[in-house]
Amino acid sequence: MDQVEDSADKGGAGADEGEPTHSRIDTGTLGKAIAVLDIVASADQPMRFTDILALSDQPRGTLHRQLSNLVEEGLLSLGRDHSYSVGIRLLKFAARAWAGNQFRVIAEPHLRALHDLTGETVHLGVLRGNEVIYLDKVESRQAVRMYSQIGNASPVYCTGVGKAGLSALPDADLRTVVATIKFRRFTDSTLTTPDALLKEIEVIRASGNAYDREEHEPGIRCVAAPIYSADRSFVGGLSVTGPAYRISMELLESWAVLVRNAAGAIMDDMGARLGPRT
Amino acid sequence: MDQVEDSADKGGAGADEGEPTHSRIDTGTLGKAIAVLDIVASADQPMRFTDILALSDQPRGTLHRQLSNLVEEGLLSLGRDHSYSVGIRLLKFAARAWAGNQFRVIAEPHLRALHDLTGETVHLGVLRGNEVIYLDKVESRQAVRMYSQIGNASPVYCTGVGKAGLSALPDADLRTVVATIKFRRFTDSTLTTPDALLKEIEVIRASGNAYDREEHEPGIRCVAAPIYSADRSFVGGLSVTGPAYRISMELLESWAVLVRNAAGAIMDDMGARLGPRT
DNA sequence: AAATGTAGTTCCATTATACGGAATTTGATT
DNA sequence: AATCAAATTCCGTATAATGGAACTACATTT
Repeated sequence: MDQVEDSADKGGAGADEGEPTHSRIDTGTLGKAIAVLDIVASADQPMRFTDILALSDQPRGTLHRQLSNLVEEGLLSLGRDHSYSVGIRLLKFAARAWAGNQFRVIAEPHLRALHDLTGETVHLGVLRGNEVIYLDKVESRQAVRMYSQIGNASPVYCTGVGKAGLSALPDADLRTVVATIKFRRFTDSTLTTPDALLKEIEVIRASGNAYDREEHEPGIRCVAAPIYSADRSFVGGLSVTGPAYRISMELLESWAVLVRNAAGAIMDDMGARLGPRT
Repeated sequence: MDQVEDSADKGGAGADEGEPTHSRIDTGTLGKAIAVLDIVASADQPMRFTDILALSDQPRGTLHRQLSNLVEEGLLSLGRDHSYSVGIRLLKFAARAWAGNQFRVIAEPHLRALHDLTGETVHLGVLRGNEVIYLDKVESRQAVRMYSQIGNASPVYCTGVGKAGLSALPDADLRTVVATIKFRRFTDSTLTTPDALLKEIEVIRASGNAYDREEHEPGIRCVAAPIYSADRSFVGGLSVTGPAYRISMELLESWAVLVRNAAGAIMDDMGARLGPRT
């Protein structure tokens, strides 16, 4: 009952995942099956066989068997209109992943404390390739639905948690990850080039805080700070987010130290609970 | 963008899953890998290699490779103390599964309406083997944490939604599922024999409502009603749950018709949105 | 209603991949 | 430092995945 997440890299097949850090080991049949699962999961509508065939590089017969196996296992669901979507068995697995995640458990009280201090929404996330996956969220008005953010994968280059995480990576890994990013402009402020991003990472490294200046969603800004293990095999971050009309950049900047402190406290607790060194 | 879940059966390896309905197709390498994943997910603590080896029927070398592949894919996470736990990549998949689940989307407004009428917590779940997996939850006081129930797998035989779902199964499937149940006594009221359960199913079929009379958790009772597709390839249910000290059985019974109506309305919407017949 | 085209599914000889017993390394324990 | 147990790697063999082609079912058109 002590471990956080290790680096765990994986390149999505059709989509836009990254392969950071190490060399990439062949996962054979399983890898191909999960790549197919990822294609379906990355689409925002149920896909028909031919759609998947176009994104996959598998021949018809092979793909069909892979899909059938995934359906049989409950990882995919096949509708009567022959459309595939992600299966509910994954909910069961995810519920366990969430409840058992030590990083999340350790961080939780600190997220609450930070929320109490600022009154705004607090997010916790980890880096996975060139995406950040949100592990937890604390907010007052429970307007937004449950899975709204938890489990959601967002780009690293235009989120506070993402950029904070990147700033904690060793240069080699950072470059590897950045190379896999397919930049897309979400708002006027979105950084859209590797250079602009790397330049900003330098600033974040110096200050210890990352900002999202309405780069992902218009009207939404946040301050974030990185959280990482000593050997950087695990990298994540936390952030305080709010609407631009209520949260000025000045106010946000006044919270920066609180966010850094919370991140520090979480890392201290991790060190204490997970034993010293790698 | 129209399909619900198909029956999707799968027998867990070490644990206690069932294999209902159809014959069971071989899923080869993928199936073995997911069985290993299921072992880890079914434990409530991170497991070490030897622990998994004992529950798996794979030889050492094979199991080790399967675990390595799962870790490489991000489906498992390997701690520095050599313990395996479920990986956060599954959160991403689950978030998609949840957001894209048409059954849940269709049911949601009806859950809210039922909550408004009763003031108590409303649950939505689907049958998977001999377990019910909760897909959604509506409650007023947001005291309980997000994943607290969603994605959670509970036994069919001692939950309202579970028994309601069973009552909608064709007899053959019902017997198959019941045969896989490993009865465990949670409270004084828990049904602990196939006969007692089957007898209760008859009552539920006649009345259209299932009750949980503190059978799973002491002090918690609920009324439920089944939801199913015309061909019973999909079976689930919804329920209103409350604490025994506040919710008398009489009050619960007065809600029975509301729950049935909500279930009926959801089935109507499903029929309308998913097209007629199988 | 029959015909045409497209999407989905099955088949099976070939080949690549998973298998698994045994040897090796790692690391904890006294 | 020595001992033991747990985790990991190795590699010849057996099995399961592969993928092109043939087939079936469904939808759309005349």
